Amino acid sequence: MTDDTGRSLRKDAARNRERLLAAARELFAQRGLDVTLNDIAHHAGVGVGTAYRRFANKEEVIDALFEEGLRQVAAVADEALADTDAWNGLVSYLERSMELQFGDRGLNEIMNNPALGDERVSDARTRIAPLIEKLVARAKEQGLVRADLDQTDIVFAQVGLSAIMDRSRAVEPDLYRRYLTLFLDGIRADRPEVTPLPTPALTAEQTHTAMTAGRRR
Amino acid sequence: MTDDTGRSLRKDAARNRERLLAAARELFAQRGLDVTLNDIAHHAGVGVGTAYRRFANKEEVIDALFEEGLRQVAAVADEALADTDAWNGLVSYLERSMELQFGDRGLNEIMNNPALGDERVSDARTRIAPLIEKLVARAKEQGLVRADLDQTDIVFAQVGLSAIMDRSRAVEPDLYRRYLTLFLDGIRADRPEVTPLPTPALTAEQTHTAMTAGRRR
DNA sequence: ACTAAGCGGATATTGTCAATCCGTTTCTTG
DNA sequence: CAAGAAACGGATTGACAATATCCGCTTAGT
Repeated sequence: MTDDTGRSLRKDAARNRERLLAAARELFAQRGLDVTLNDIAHHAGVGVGTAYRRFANKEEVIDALFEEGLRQVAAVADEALADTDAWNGLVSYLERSMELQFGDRGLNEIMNNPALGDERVSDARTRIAPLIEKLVARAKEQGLVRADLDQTDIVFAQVGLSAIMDRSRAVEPDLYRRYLTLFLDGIRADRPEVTPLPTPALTAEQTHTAMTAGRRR
Repeated sequence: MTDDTGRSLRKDAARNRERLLAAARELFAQRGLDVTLNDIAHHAGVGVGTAYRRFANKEEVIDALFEEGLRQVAAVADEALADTDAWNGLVSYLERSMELQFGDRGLNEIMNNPALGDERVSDARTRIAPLIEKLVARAKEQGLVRADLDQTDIVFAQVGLSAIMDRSRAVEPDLYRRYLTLFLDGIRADRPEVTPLPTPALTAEQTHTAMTAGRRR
């Protein structure tokens, strides 16, 4: 194991580096990107000083982990393109990439809340956008989605869906699937029958809870 | 003009109180709820001290203005119910309430970002939820929307759409209408033809800009 | 067994806001 | 129009949160 400068690390140092990354992965996924490097250190069972000797700052930790998430999303898009049925491909990309973002608040935030990501987001776009473009183009050629659908619509759908996901996470984690289905019914070229919704709507009380359970700030 | 305790205010004090409210209205609408009471004071052309003499804290200013926004949304819902065509009513409620939220980031945040609102949100729910319920019930009875649509779906649609609105505001303010239309096409009971989309999709570059133009933090 | 590398965590630093205080100015009314 | 009450402005204080550093102690490795 080597550090950023390439020199090899002492055994305990290497172990701690891994522990820190594991803790960061877990905390980012669970609580989002604004956990403190101190939090991460303690969760990893090491002191803050150690964290700061391994990583110059939080950014560096995020960078180290972001690549992972990005690869996962790209992989999902690739698999989706491998499906010869363009509609299934599109649906599966949306479902699975939303699942990834769902399981990982940190990834979700990097993807959606720029300011934190900027060049990271650029990365994501240049790697993933072309795949989405193909996914959409195929589906359009085959006449499966409405002709006026654009590749960028997929991105904004994800923006909207993650907002819903964030809101309902605590009450009914799967709720976003319901709205994904509605979206899909909205972009199909023709829709003789409605697609059954995978998740029941929240009750009025549950909705109220979801809207009242604040997080941020 | 009287202050909170009912005693009458000196003329300049009354004037400043109005100025402060106007400035708050404007800044909340423009920049959201986390503007500082100092910001508001300066924008109103008065000192911070003055602001704090008129209002105990920011909460109080928000309260004074929230009622306004809430009334507007309720009015829109009422008008929507007055339309005998249940579909038009539903569409018009969504369009117009989104317009209100669009024009007013502060309202948007109160409606969507609890933590700040809590009991205010409760207020909103108890006043507006029943109206939405009727709107949806009518449309279902008339067989205009899919049978599995629920009143709470309207709320979550608004959550998703405001996220999109927030993201695209700087690049193409009207973009959310595009996704509203897709949503509407998704909830119609049957949809022989697709509804033309009111706003062109963003280009890839515009999308990138929108995703990269951070605000928060 | 010696030393460079690593460790922990108290502490300094920085930034952001809310809120107060007080010397000065402006109303009001007798 | 004089005088005191009311209001004003804005520098300043205080609270807090998060980042990052420093340094005396511990440990790996030869």
